[in-house]
Amino acid sequence: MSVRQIHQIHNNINRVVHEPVRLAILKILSAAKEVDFNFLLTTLGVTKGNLATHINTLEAAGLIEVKKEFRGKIPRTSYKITRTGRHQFQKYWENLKELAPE
Amino acid sequence: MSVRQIHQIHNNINRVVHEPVRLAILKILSAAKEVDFNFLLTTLGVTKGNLATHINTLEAAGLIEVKKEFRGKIPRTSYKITRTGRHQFQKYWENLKELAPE
DNA sequence: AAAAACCAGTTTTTGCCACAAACCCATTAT
DNA sequence: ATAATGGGTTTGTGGCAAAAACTGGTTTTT
Repeated sequence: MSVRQIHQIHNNINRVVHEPVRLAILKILSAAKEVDFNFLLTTLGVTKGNLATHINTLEAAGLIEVKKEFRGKIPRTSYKITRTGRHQFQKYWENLKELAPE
Repeated sequence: MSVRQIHQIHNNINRVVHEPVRLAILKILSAAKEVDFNFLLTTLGVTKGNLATHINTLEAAGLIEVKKEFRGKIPRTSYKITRTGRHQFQKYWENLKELAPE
């Protein structure tokens, strides 16, 4: 890769995906078929408020899907990666790799 | 990799390296032996102020080395990656890869 | 000679956003 | 009755990326 193309590359990095906590969420969702709030909470070790905002960001960008249902009387929210999310996640890595060390 | 270890991983991402513009700088410096301010400026397509602050961040973290000299009467500043910088850059990627899609 | 433009930055300002803490409201367990 | 759980929202703060303005000199233009 020519050094002259780096300009385009660092501008092509999707900032929604680039955030470490959101990267971790996408990684988890790309492997599991469906996870719930609590699982993400304990797995990631972040606060609830923090997790909720990251989830909102990912949903607003169309990268994940939120499903809310009741199990008896207890609410249960689970998350799935969307097809777009999978593609974006892949594309993000392809772009990022251009910035890897030689 | 077990999903249970993601907690550690997203916390191990070096935020100084993780910024896209700084990633691009490190990429350039890992390939070239020495570059100057203007080269980075035009290659990256950022503003001068922005570039200067990223450079300061990288220098403060010990990842790059700044050399100031005069070429005749014109000041010239050039940058090199340090040994630490090279190691950190490598290590950053090893950590990050744990968050790559399957 | 004066003005305009260039070089190589530094300083200041602005605005977003990650993160944490506190709050909320219902349910269930003790 | 009170504590704990589930799934959040609201609010507050600090840090940082990005741009604009400024600096101090040099070269070019008129």
